[in-house]
Amino acid sequence: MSSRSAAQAAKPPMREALVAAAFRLFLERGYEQTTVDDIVSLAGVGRRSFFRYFPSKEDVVFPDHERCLADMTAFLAARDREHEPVRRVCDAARLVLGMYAENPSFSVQRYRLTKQVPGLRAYELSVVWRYERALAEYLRDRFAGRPDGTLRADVIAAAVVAAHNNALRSWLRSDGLGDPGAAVDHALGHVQNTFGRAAGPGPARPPIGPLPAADADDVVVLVCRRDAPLWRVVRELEEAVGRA
Amino acid sequence: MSSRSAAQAAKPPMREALVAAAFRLFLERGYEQTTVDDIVSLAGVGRRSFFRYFPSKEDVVFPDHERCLADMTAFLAARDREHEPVRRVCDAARLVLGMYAENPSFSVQRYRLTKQVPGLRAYELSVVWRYERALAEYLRDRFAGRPDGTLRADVIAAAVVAAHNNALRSWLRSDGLGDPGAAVDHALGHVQNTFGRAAGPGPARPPIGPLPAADADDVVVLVCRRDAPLWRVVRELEEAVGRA
DNA sequence: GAGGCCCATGACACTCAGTGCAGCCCACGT
DNA sequence: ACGTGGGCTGCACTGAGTGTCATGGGCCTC
Repeated sequence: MSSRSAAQAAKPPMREALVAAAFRLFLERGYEQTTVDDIVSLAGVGRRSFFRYFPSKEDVVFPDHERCLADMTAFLAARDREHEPVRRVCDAARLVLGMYAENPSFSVQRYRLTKQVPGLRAYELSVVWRYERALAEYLRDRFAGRPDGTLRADVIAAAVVAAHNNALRSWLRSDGLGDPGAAVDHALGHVQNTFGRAAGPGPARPPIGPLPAADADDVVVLVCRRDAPLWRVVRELEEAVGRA
Repeated sequence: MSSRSAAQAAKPPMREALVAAAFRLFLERGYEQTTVDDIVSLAGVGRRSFFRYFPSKEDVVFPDHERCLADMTAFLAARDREHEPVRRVCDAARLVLGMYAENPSFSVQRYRLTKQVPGLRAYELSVVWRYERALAEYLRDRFAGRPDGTLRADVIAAAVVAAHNNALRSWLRSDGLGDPGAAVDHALGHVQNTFGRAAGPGPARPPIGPLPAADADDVVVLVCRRDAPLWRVVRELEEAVGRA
């Protein structure tokens, strides 16, 4: 870390100044009504310097995603064979949440911007896509050799990202109040229950839980403990068979 | 259909001419090396007309996605309560495959373009995102009221899209030879097995697939159709009880 | 301390995507 | 024949993004 921080430490204040100026104007008049010239004249720097720090106007809205993506890549590259792959990509996704949670008000402002500016939404998609690819590549490695390994990797990566974003967005919609961690844990737990520790192509199963409705020609096997209350058994059967 | 085709029938040949000219140049010199002026001068039309038919230069690469998205929305809006939701979104995804399969060589050429031009990749992501949103909105409706309904909807939509794209891309990488249908069916079958027909928060179960092993003192209830083949019933029992 | 070097910045000019506007032409109906 | 409306064109303009060169200040070396 020290070498990296030494290499790119001493963050140029100009970068922060540009971000600050940009967001002031974006919130005042909107993203598309603000030109790069407006930003640089408010920040008191030359127009060329803007594009030195941000390859495009959109990039100024996501100033920290590049770093976060690098962090995630590093996290996944440090191969910790101890944990289960699905668990590990869920942990990687939590890194992104951490970045958002570091700066709740900034994240909420950015969320409102991206929600209503199509160009920014498209840009955000490409960022999210890179996270998803990082997770999928990791899983592809871990699943190498298994049947349908890359398919499983892609699907799980997409599910993790979708679950993460679902929780993140609902937190952002609530103006960043409270702790987003619990909601994300819940959402990712869902994914882990669905995909976790499954070695073969078969999905996981609830401990006893409610069974799905059955088609007329299904074979349904209901397994429960001998001391299960009878009403429970009946309800399970109703659930499974009744509502076809 | 007749009203729609009457409304926008008589496809202007200019649109096709622009697409053809654009792709000729894109394949010759590359996307970024081709300006809109190049395209319109090759097509022999005015520059302004290009932007009448395509809101942006990227749009000419995906000339039929708008129609396909409308088809998918219509397909999902025609509420067919007969089929299971997951099954239905999988069928909706197959509509997209159908569009790609209509024109294999065109699809392959486009795939090669989008693979290497970041701007086109970003555009494609925003298109795919709209498909995914359509699926997710449909599932949110169907899951309304259930616990974690929107979470499940988002995750399943993402999984369906990821599986579809996984199969589609491998078909495109093989130069569009053979039938992509089987691979997509296989990939979507995976998703259906994972998520299909699960009502509660618990993970899914295969349509018939392997049930968990039962403890010695479990009660096992077996429900099957009168005409279910015996070997099938026996196998289910073995699966459920045998491997404790 | 003087000269020289490196690098960050700034100023300018240029390309190209995308838009608004005004005119034009052709096909159609009266 | 004459107006009219819609599709097409050319033109001018904005704004993002890039290449290039000059400047100027900090730092190292002699």
